[in-house]
Amino acid sequence: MDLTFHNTRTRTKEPFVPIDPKNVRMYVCGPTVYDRAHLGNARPVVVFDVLYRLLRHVYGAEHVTYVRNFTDVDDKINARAQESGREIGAITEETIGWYLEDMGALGALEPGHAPRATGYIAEMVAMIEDLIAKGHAYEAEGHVLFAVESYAQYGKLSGRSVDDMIAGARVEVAPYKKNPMDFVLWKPSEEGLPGWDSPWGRGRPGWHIECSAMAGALLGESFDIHGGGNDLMFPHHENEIAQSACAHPEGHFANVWLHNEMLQVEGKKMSKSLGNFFTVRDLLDEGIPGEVVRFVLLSAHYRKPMDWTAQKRREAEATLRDWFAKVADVDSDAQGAWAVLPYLSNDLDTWGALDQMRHLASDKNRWPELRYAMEMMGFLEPAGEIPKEFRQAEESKSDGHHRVRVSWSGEIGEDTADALMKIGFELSHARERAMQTKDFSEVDRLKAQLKEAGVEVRMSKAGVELLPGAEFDAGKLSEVGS
RNA sequence: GGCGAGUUGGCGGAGUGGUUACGCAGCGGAUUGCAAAUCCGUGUACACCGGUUCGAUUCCGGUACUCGCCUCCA
Repeated sequence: MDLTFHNTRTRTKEPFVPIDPKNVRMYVCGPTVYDRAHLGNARPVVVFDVLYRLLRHVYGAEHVTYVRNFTDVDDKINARAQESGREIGAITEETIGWYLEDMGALGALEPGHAPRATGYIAEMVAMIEDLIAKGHAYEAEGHVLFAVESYAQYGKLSGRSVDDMIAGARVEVAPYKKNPMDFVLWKPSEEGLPGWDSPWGRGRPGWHIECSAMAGALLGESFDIHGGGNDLMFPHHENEIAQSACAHPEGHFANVWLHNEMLQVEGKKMSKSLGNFFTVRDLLDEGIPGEVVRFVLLSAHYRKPMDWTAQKRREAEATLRDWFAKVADVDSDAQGAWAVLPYLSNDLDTWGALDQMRHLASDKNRWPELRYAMEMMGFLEPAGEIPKEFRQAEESKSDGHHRVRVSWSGEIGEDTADALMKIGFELSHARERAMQTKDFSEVDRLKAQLKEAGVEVRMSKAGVELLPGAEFDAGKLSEVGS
C-alpha cells in the first residue's frame, strides 16, 4: 500500500517513503497544559490519531514511533498559578490527566511517548550551547536568542521572507535583539517562577526549543513526519526547523510536514467573545458521545476548514447509531480494510473513507467489513467493543403467539425493563384484538402514552418492539394502560 | 499592509473542457390499520466579472466574500 501525503514543505502531494520502515517516526505538537482542551485542540489529535493507526496498519504496530509532547513550562501556566494560588505542578498534573481522559474519549490512542518539557531541560540547554558555539545564537541581557539571519532557509516552510516579516511585524522589538525576528531560546526567571540553572543564569526555555530538543532526543536528527495545526506553521514550526537544522547540519529534521486547517463553529471562528467557545469536556458532559465528535472531526478533509454545527453532530450520531446496531452481532472481517485504505492512503482522506463505509453499511453481507473499518477508524473501544453509549441491551420474550422485544442503550434497570415488557404484551394483545374489530383506538391510546413517556414503538407482523430513547421517563410508565 | 487557504444544489462532499457522482435531508409513490423500517422514483448546483474556446463549473486574468498566520491560540 503506497501512502501519499501533502507535504507543506514542498507544497505538493508526494509519495511517502519512510527513512526506516522498521521504525517510522512521527512528532506532533501537544498542548500547553494550563486548561481543558477545546474542540479546536481536538482536531489535530483525532486527525493524527488516524494517521498513527494507518501507519501502524501499514508498517506494523511495533514499527511506528509516535511522540506528542506536553508543554508544562510556559507563561500561561505561570499566570494560571498566580491567579489561582495553586502550585504549578498541581495544575500541569491535573491538566495532563484531563487531556488524556478527554482525548481518550474521542478514541485517540496514546502516543508511545508523551514527553514533558520539564523532563528535557538538560537536552535543551545542550542544544542551545551547541547553537551558540556554531554561531546561530547569542546571549544578550540574560536571554539567549536565535539569530534568524544565520540560517538562510528561515521562512521557507511558511513561505515568507525575513524582510516581509519585519515589514508586517506589529510587535514591539526588544532592544537587545540583533534582528527583530530573532526569537528567544532561553530567558531569565525571576524568583518565584520556575527556573533551572544554566550557563546564562537561572532561567527557563523558550517554547520552540522544547519541541526541537524532545524530537531530537526521542526521534533523532532526522525523522519522517511532523504534524500540527497550521497556525503553528509560523513561528513555531519555522523556528523548530531553524534550531534543529542549525544544531544538526547533517540531519534534515522532519521530511514531511502535515498541517491541519482550523476548526470553526457554526461558520464562525471559535472564540470566547462570540460565546461559541467550548471544550471537549463540555460536549461529553452534554451527553454527546466521543465517537460522534470523532466522526464529525473526520468528516472533512484535514487540510480544509471544518465547521462544527449542530446538524452535523445529529447526522453523525444517527449514522453511528445505525452502524453500531448493524455490526453489534457480527465478527469483523479484515477485507474491510480495502474499503478505507485507498482513501486514507491518499493524503488521509477520512471523508472518503467514511463515505465508503456508508456503502458497506447498505449491504448486509458487508457488515463484517464495516465492523473492521470502524475498528481501523477508531470508533470501537480499544478492546474492540461497541462504545457503551451505543451498546444496545435487549430483552425478548414470546408467549408462543406474541413476540415482544425491548431494546435500550444505557441503564434503565430491571424493574423498568420488566414493566416495559409487560406493556409490550398488553399492546400486542390489544393490537391483535384491533385487527379483528378494526377498532384501533385502544392501540393508539397506548402508543400515545408510550410516546409521552419517551418510548418509540414499532409494530409489525413479527411482533412489537419498544425502544426507550433519550427522552425516556420511567416515571411516566405507570400511567400507561391506565 | 504582507503571506497562505478556501468559495459546488437545503446540508455535507467528489469530479470533469461538452454526456449534469454520491450521501443526508426534502418531496412523490409502494407497503405497513397508523407510525417506524424497507423499497422505488425525484434535484442540470458549481461566488462574481472578463478572457481563451465551437463550447467552461472545469483553463487564464481580475473582483468580492470567508478563514488562518504575521501577537509563544491546534
